[in-house]
Amino acid sequence: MRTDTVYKKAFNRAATMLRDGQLSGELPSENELRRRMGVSRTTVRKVLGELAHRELVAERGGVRTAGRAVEDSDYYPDAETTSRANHVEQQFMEWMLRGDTRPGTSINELELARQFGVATNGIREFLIRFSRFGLLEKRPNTGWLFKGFTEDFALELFEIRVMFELRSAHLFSRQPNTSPLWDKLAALKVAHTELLKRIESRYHDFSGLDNRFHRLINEASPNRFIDDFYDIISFIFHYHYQWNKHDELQRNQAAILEHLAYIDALESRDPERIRRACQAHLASAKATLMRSLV
Amino acid sequence: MRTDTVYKKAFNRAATMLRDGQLSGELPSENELRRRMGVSRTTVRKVLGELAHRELVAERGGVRTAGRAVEDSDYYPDAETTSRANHVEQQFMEWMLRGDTRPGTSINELELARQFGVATNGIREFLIRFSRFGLLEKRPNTGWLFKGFTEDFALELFEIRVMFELRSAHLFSRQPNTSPLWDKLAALKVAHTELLKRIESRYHDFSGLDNRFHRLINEASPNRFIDDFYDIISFIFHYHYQWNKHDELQRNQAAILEHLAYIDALESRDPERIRRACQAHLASAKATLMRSLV
DNA sequence: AGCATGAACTTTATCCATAAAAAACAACTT
DNA sequence: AAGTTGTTTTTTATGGATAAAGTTCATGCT
Repeated sequence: MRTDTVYKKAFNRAATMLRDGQLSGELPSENELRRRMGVSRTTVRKVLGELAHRELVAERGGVRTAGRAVEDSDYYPDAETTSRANHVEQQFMEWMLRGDTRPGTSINELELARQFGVATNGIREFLIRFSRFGLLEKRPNTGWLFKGFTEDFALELFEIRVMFELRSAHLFSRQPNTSPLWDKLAALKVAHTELLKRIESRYHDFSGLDNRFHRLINEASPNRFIDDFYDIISFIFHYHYQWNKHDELQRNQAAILEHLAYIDALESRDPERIRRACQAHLASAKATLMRSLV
Repeated sequence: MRTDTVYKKAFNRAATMLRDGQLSGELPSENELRRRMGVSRTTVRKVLGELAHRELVAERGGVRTAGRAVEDSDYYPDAETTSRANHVEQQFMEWMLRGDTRPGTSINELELARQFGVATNGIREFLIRFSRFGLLEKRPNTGWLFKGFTEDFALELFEIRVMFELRSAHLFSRQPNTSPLWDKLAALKVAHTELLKRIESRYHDFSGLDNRFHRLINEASPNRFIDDFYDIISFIFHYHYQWNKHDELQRNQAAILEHLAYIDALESRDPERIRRACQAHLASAKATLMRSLV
């Protein structure tokens, strides 16, 4: 049966909105809520129904207002708000990055399905999706070959990353001075400086900033294949560093400094300086990753 | 139910081997046949069973020999030898490239499933696989957005292709003179010249040659992401030109000449000359594609 | 006419079942 | 011992069913 995670997540969101007083007085129309929560009206109605049932909202003559106070126990547990597909993704990544699965191992849909507690279909869909990351290969009628998160993989990944980023950085710097992206870059620079000041406690926030920065650079000259490739990078890094927290503070601090130098270089419009700053940053990111692979 | 296309294709192959006298005298062992045909022994046995049943092979005391002559009617029809997944691929590509599907249309799994006569599962798997080609986008819980085989797509595709190919060609030329790839290149050069002589009748053979050539260039410095990208190119071109035969002879003839110039440039090891030959060839491939998109 | 709710219909996410194909095991033969 | 063939077990490819979520239609209210 399909999970009702969309509903549960929406319900939790609505509960938070109620608690934070974002829905004071008469509640907005179903359509308005739908827009705010990004789900269908059908789901909104289901949420409203349950909220009314639990007296979190009061319905009097077709008018809805906030009801009793929201309690912690009103929320659905987080585990019930992620779809099966998401569960599979997380479990697989953990299996791959944590476990000691050797490169060259073959992957068995049925076995993973049993291990993760889902139907084989879900496993297969995930593997198909994931195979574009270059870590898997499908052998028809037979199964999947796990190629491993190896040094080779990292080298090949970074070779492309450098090519793409040099290209994008160059094109970024050639934009007219009137481009709004320059302002966005300036804003990001500020964000970096701010984070640097508080790095001791907030070093966790760097990964979001990193993402924004690299995506901004690509924005000046969009190319779907480059964007897709950056998806691979984000994905891999997200999971890899999620389970590999070693030296996180130092790593991130160093990266912020590199970003700042990189931003300055971009602002200088000097091609050679840009090239150097970009390469320096990527070389260090690569070294960090390689070190953690040993 | 799973299709028995693997068996039927294997059967047809075996029939051809029998007809062509590749299996004269006592037939090879099941294991040997398995190796030659690239299927499991289970399938080999099924094929042998049917061959015996139809008296195409004779079994006397555990020894198998060729039986009566193979007739055309012994073959399974081609349509029965392609898996559902393959059917879906072909039908979808036809739907996309032939039909007048506008960019921005949304794709409906159920509708395609009905139209192609398969279960939704198969459609979905295909779409997931295909989405890495940059022509589709999945919107969860909602459906798929068809982005269209547009001019933008072609421009972005070629931007990457040029980057990758310049990189690979450069690295190819830096190989030591002792590398066996130089011999392969020389062999390909001969094949090109041969084909050029017979171009009037054999122009169809170019696409195989084209593939071999570009893959050879990448072989000197393997990178899975570049290989994967080349898969996209092959796939797209394969289907696009399958239904777009306009000027095929001229196109291919011109491309052969470009390849020959390109090969000569590589053999010269002169970086600048290589760059020019490579760019010239890709520019012309791009122009051809763009022209056909109008 | 334009927006709100209610109800009906369609599509997606997910599980389950099963024939075909592969793989593993077993028993023989040379 | 290595290679055969026969048999059993496991896994993949594919169809089908259904609750959840999305979309469209219908009705009513300003």
